[in-house]
Amino acid sequence: MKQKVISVLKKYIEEEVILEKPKDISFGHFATPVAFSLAKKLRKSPMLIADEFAKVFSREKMFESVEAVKGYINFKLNEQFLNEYAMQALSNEDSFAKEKKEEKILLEYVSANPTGPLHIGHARGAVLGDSLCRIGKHLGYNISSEYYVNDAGNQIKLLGLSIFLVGQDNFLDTKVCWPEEYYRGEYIFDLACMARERFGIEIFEDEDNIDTLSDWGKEKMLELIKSNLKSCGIEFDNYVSEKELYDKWNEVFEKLKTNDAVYEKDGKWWLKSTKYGDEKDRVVIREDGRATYLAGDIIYHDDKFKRGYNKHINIWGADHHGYIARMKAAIKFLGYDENRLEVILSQMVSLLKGGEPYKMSKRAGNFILMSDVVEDIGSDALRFIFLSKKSDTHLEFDVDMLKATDSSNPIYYINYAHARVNQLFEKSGKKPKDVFDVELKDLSEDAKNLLFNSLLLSEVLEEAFKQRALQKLTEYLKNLASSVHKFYNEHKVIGSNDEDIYLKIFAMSALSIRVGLKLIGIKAKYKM
RNA sequence: GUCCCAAUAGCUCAGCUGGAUAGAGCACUUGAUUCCUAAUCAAGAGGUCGUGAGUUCGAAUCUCGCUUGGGACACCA
Repeated sequence: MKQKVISVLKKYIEEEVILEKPKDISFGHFATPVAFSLAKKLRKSPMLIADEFAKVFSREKMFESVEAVKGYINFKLNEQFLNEYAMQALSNEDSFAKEKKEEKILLEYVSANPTGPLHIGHARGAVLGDSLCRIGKHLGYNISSEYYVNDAGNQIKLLGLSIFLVGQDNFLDTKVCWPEEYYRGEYIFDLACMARERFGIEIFEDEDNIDTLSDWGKEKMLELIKSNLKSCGIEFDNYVSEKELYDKWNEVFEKLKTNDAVYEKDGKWWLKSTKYGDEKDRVVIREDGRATYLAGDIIYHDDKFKRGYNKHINIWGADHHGYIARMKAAIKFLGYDENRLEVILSQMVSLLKGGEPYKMSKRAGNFILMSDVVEDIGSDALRFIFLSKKSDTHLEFDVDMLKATDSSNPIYYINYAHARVNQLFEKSGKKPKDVFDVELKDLSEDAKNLLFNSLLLSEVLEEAFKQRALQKLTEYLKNLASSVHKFYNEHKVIGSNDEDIYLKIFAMSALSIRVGLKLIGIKAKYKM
């Protein structure tokens, strides 16, 4: 819609036209402050310019009215235009707002180490990534999701060791000497029990078995992570194993040497990341010849960039922000454009329950488990609350609010609006399809506004995706639901003269709610 | 010490590529149900947008300083 209006305005104005939504819909459907920016250039007052443009624009038949108010130019779209637009949407729900895009995007998120269950912080990134991916796909981007599995390195060894020691401690008479670092939490005990069943108690007798336990435990944890994700409807297009990528290390290391990206000092190999803005150079190969974590990530990014994407989006926890500089430096050293990597940081989450801090899981050590919260409030509520705040601010919320079955719970409120529309159709004995062809004319102002708001989904999706600001979508859904409830209260639908017209508009509202929810991974309810 | 994120209503937060009277939800007050789900709606009250300066016709929004809070500064991943 917006694009169509802008393309019409461009016929008259050379400058870039910013079209915004007026604060109050009574001003119009769209508005532009373009007269202000032109005022300097033309050396005329914004009011005069706006007046002149308003006269010119009102010749366009898509507008019902164009008015100049205090320098703004306000547009109202006419019924015919809105009707045509609604027809397109209703006749093909799945492709509403869809448009083929050229950009090919790889979205990497979660990528948590397979050494334990996911906690609530992971969940935030997971929900954000999954929803971004869904919206991107819907909008027509060629976008795929990927999970980078850190299945090499110390933490996996540590996992095996932890299982081994806990097994010794519980099942054998061995006196266990606990190291400083190992994984705590009851899930390790669970793993030890499972290992005893799988391998027999002998597994804990010989330290040589630690590697076996590492490999096995890692697989178990990856299964657990996948099931955690699945409980929120999240599945990845692709999983990439760090371990398997290490075969390519020599090749990548040679490339770094050729590009003068590394040097040897104190028996170690360093990446010259300071050259591209990092605080200091970083070790990639330790004195004993083992590669660091960074080395693994360099191979991974080399691999990713070879695959021909225009854009790489990584969602990381905010604690990784210091990592961005060195990663971008590495990418530049490998000969790629580092601007093709975009990192979204997701900030911390704190949970309350009934005003008190949410209890940590003993099972996991000192974390709030994603699975506990999903079990508590459900996937829909969790997804909604995460997406309704910007990802780069610290988020705090009370889970009890999301269990309420009234308007204080946004997801409930939105579902109720959707279910209400469905009920109207049931009561009227009609199907949405029956009213698709009804011509929308002589609409009251509020009917037209509801229709317009329902049609805005495509604009909202584009904006939310481009700005990576999904709270715009949840905000929109709340507002649309509110408009539906309001209209419902003010107008008797069934039996009225305008029954079919109202039903058609409601069908459009429900469609936007349903599609909007689907894109954040929530299935709209037809009945409460 | 350096870097990142934040500071908006009693609470949780939108708004930030400068623009119309700063918004929403919760909590609070009042009203609406012989009528499609009151699981809802309407109305009211509540703000020196942390602070000081600057840029501008115009600043919650941009720039700089300050204060406060959270986080990061590994040869761990």
